[in-house]
Amino acid sequence: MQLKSLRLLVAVADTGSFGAAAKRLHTVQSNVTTHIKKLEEELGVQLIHRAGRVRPTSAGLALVEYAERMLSAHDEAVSLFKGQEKACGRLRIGAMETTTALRLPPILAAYHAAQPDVDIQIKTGPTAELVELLLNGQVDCVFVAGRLEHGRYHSLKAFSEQLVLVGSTPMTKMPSSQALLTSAFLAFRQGCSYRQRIELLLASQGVNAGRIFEFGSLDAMLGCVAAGMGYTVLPRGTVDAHQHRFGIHTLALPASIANIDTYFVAPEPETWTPALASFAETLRDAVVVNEPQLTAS
Amino acid sequence: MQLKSLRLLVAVADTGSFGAAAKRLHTVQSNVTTHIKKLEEELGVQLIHRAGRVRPTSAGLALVEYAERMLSAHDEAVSLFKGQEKACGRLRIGAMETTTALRLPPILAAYHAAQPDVDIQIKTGPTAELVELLLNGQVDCVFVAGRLEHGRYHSLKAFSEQLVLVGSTPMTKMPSSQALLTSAFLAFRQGCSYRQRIELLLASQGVNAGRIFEFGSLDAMLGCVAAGMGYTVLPRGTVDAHQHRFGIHTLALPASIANIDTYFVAPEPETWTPALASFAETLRDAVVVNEPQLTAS
DNA sequence: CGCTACTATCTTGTTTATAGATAACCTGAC
DNA sequence: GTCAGGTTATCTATAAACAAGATAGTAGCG
Repeated sequence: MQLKSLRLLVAVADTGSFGAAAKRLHTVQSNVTTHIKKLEEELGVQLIHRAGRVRPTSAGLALVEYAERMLSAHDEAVSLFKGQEKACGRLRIGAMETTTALRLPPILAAYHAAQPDVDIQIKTGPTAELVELLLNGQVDCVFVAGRLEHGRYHSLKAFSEQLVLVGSTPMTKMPSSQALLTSAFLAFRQGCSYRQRIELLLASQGVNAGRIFEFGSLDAMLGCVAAGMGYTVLPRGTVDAHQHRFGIHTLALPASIANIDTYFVAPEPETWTPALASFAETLRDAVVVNEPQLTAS
Repeated sequence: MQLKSLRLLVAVADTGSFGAAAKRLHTVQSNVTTHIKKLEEELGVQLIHRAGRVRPTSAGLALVEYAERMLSAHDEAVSLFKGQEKACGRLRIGAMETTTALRLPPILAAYHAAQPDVDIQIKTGPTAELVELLLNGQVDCVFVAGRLEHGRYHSLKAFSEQLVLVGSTPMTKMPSSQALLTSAFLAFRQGCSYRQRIELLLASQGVNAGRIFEFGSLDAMLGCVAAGMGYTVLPRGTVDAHQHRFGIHTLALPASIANIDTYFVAPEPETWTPALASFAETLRDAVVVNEPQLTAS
C-alpha cells in the first residue's frame, strides 16, 4: 500500500471520477485505474463502485478515513522540514540555571515572535548533565560553559561571563586564607562548571578543600549567601540582576578565573530541523548585537 | 516519501543499526542505506547519526514520531480487511422500526458475541428512506420490506412477516366499510411499506381514502390504537411482543395482503468489509434456523 | 597496528511506474 | 433503438526504481 495510491483513492472519492482525480494529482487516468485496482487486489475488496456513478463502496469509505489520517500525518511531517518561512514542531533547549535566568529570556522572546508555531521546551542543569542530554539526543541544543571538545558538534560562543565572588558583606580585597577556610562555599550540584572555578579560586589562595554546599536553584543559593552562610561564585550579570532582592556584595576575581564563556552547542547543522536552524540564526543575530567579535567552529 | 522507507527509518531508530533493521524487515543492508538516504535527500536534513553509534538526529527523532502515527494508521487500516478471524471497524445497519424492535436484537447479540471489535450503528426509518441511505452509501446494509429491484445489489430474504389488523376492541371479522370509513388509520411516516398495505386493505374493502395519521415510533402508535384512536396494520410478531403492555386486539388479514417479506439488502459481496461479510453470515445462520427454505439472489 | 563490525557504493537483473492510444462501457436524449 | 458524450479498462513501449550481492571505505577497540 503506497501513500500515492491512497492519495489517488481520496481524490477519486472526492471528485467522483477517475479522470478528475488524475488531473488533480497531475497524472493520467490509466494510472489512477491501476493504483486503485492494485489497492483492491491487495485488500481483497472492491473499493470503488464503477457502475453508474463512481463512488466509494463502504469498504472504500472506511479506507478513505484511514487514508486521510495517514496523509495528514504525512503532510504535517513534510511541513516540519519544508515549511515555507514558518518553522513548526518542537525545540528542546538545555541550558544552565544562570543562562536560563539571565541570557535566554530576550532570545526566546525574539525567537517566539519569529516562529510562533514552534513548541519550546527548556531543561536546566549543570554543564555535565546538559552535555549528556545532548549526546543522548534528549535535547536539540544546549548552552554550556566551555567549548565542547567532541568533534562532530557545532559550537558557537554565545555569551562571555565575568565571575565574581559573592558574599554577605562588602569586600575590597580577597578574603584571607583563614577566612576562606572557615567559610562555606555554595555551588550548584555536581557537574556545574562554575563549581570548578570555585575550586580553582581556592587553590590559587592556597586553600585546598573548603566546605562546599550544593544547591539546586539560584534563588536559594543567593538567599543563603545573603544570610551569611558563605561565599559563592557567579556571573556578574546574574548577581546584578538579583542584587536588589538580596543584601549581597561582590568582588572581582582575577581574569584567569573570572572569564568564562558560554557556548551554544548543537549537532552538525546538516541535522538541524528548520526550527533549530532558525533558533541558531536568532541567537547569532543577538550575539552580534551584543558582542561583534564572535567565534564559530 | 514511502511507507516502506519510514518503516525502515523506525527500525533503524529502534535497533541502532542498518543491518539489524534490514534483517527485521527481511531485506538487505544496502537497501536500508538507500531508503534512508533518499528520505534525507527529500527532506534536506540528515536523519541518522552515522559516526559512532547509529542513532537518529533530532530531525530524525521528530520524523520517527510522525512515521509511527502513519504506520499505526496503516496497520489498523490493513487489519480492517485482513484481520485474521476477528473483524473490526464499523458496521452501519439500516432497518425498519418493526424489524429493529423484534427481529434484530437476537441477531445483533449473536453478532456482537462473534465480533466484539466491530462498532455497530443502527439507523431506523421507513423502507424508502433506508433504500435512499443505502444508495448514498450512508449505511452498509439495510433490512427493508420487499426485494430491491436494483440489479447491482445483493438481496437475501431474511424474515417473513404476517400483517394483522390492530384495533382497541376484540374483532372476529373485518370491520364494516362504514366502520373503516369513520375510523382513522395510524401508520409510520411516508415511505413505510406497511402503509401501502393499509391502502391495499382499504381498497379491497371498497374504501378509497381513510384518514391516515403518521407516527414516528412504534410505542406511540400502539398507545394511540389502544386508546381507541383507530386501526393500524403491523406484523403479528411485533404486536404479540407488545400486547401485554397495551390493551390491543388483532385480526388476521387475507394472505395477499398479510404476507410480506423483509429482505436484507447490501451492495455486491465483493465490496463487503469483513465486518459486513461476517454479519451476513450470522444472519444467514439465524435465518436457516428459523426458516429452512431461504432465497438468495 | 590490525581486527572487527559497520555503512556506503557500485553493478546487475528484475520489477514497477508512467503516459498515451485504444477499446469497452454506461447514461441520457432524441 | 440508436447515437453521442463522457467515463473506465486494457494494452504497450519507454523510463525509472528497486532488490540483492559483492566490494570498498570507515570508525572503534584492544
